[in-house]
Amino acid sequence: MSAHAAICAAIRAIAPGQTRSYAAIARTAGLPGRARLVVRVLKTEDDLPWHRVVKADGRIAFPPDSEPYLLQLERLTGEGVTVRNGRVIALHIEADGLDATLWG
DNA sequence: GAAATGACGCGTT
DNA sequence: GAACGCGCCATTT
Repeated sequence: MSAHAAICAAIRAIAPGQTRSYAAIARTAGLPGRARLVVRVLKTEDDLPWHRVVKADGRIAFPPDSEPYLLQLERLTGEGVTVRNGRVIALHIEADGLDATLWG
């Protein structure tokens, strides 16, 4: 399976009303440290739930005043995700294995 | 073919 | 928190 396909699958696997970080997606796809590859896939493939992808700290990856930022914010809140100051609260951040271990 | 670029991550200061 | 540096790597200049 290509890295590209693995990342696509990992992104599509995000449940509605949940979000995941670039790093978590990369790890899930078997590509630890390849967060930038995830970015490239998001830009290339347009049929993905891109709005459920946020930074590792839960922040939206776009500048707070940009159009895509507002769109993502709207779509997330529309799915029941609580966003505060451009940041998704931890409750809605779906963790991968490592984080799951840390979070108990 | 070398240099710059980018919806990033993480440890340090 | 915020600023910096470095790692990462396919694509574009």
